Amino acid sequence: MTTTDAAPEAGARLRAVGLKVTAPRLAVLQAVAGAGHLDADAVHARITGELPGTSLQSVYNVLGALTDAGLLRRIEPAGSPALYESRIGDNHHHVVCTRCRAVADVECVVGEPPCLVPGESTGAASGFAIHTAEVTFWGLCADCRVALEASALEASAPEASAAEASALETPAPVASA
Amino acid sequence: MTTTDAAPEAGARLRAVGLKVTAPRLAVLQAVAGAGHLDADAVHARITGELPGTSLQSVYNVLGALTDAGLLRRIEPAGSPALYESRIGDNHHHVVCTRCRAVADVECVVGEPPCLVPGESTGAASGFAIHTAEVTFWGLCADCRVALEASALEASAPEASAAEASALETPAPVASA
DNA sequence: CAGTTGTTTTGAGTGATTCAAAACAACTGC
DNA sequence: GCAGTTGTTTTGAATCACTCAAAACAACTG
Repeated sequence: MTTTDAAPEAGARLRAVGLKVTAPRLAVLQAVAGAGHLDADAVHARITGELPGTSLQSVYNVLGALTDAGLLRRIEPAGSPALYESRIGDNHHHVVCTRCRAVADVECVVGEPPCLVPGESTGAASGFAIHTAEVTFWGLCADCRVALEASALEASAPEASAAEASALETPAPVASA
Repeated sequence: MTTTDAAPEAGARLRAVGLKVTAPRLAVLQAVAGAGHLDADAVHARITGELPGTSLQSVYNVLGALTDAGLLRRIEPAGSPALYESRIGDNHHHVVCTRCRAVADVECVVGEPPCLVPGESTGAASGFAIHTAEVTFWGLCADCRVALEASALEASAPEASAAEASALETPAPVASA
C-alpha cells in the first residue's frame, strides 16, 4: 500500500473542496487516516518516510488547510498540542487520559451538533447563539490504570505516589510528558 | 473596597489549604473573584495597580498554586490561553464565542462530576476509567451576533464577509485576537 | 526574634504555532 | 504540450504562553 494507491480517492476529495492536489496533502491525509489522533509533529514524522523533504511548516499549512476545508477535524485537549483526526461529519467526542494524554473516541448519542443544549431554565447561555457542544471526558486509560494499581500495591512508596496521585485529577497540564 | 477589606476571608482560605498568606496571592484571589474568566496576563494587569512590583512569573506561580489547591479552576478553551475562575465546587460548564473568544458560564444540570457518561452500549470509553466530563459550548455571543447581523445587511461587501463567516465555525483558533 | 521553609523574583529557555517573503508547482486556457 | 496564473511549499525568523532554575526574600514556627 503506497501513497499512489490511496491517492486517487484522496485527490478527488481535495478537488471537491477546491484544493490543489499535492504530494504533501495526500501524504498528510493518508497519515492521519491511518492513525487515531496525531499532532503536527507526529504527522510530520509519519510522512517523512515517503516524502523526505517535507517541512514541518508545510505540515502546519496542510493541516490548517485540510481542517478549514472540513477534511480533518482538530481537537485541542488541555495540556496537549492540537490533534488531528480524519473522522469527521459525525459529531463524536473524546476521552483523554489524565496521566499519559492518550485520546480515544467516544460515540455521541446524538451525532448532530449541538448534541447538547444548555438548560434554558438555568439562566445559562447569556445571549449566546450556540451551535456546537464539545464534550471531553477525562479519566485513566487502561494502561495507566494498570500501572497505577501496580504501584499502589507497594503501599507506602512515598516518592512515586505523589506524582501518580495527580493523574487522578481533572484537566491539568501534565507535569512530565 | 481595598485589598485589606477582602484579605481576612481570603487569608483564611489560603491557610485552610496549607498555603502561606502573601500579598500576591491575596491580590490574585481578589482579581479573579472580581472578574469572570481571566488569563495570566489579565490577572497580572489587574493586580499591577495595587501591587506594582509583582512579576508575571509570580502570577503564574500563584495561579498554579491556587489551582492545585482547589481555590481556582483553570479552563483551556481551544485557541485561548488558560483562563482562571473562582467558581469552584459546582461542576459548571462554559460557552465560548467563536468570534471574540468571550467566555460565559453555563449551569450544569447535574453539578457533580462526571455529569455525563459515555453510552456503555456504544462501545465507547475503550477501557478508560472516566471521572470527569467537560462540556464546552461554542457559539456567538450577543455582541458578535449583532455585529455580524449588522454587516450582513450590507449584503455583498466581499472583503468583510469572508472573515466573519469563519466565526460561525466550530472550535478553530481565531485568526485575529 | 532567629530559623526554616515556602515564595517571589530575575533571567533564561522551550514547545507549539504563526508570519512573511521568495521559490516553486498545479491547474487553466491556448 | 506549453506558458501563465494562482495557490503551495519552503526557508527563516518571530511570537505567544508558559516552564525551569537559582538566588533573594518573607511567612510562619518555636
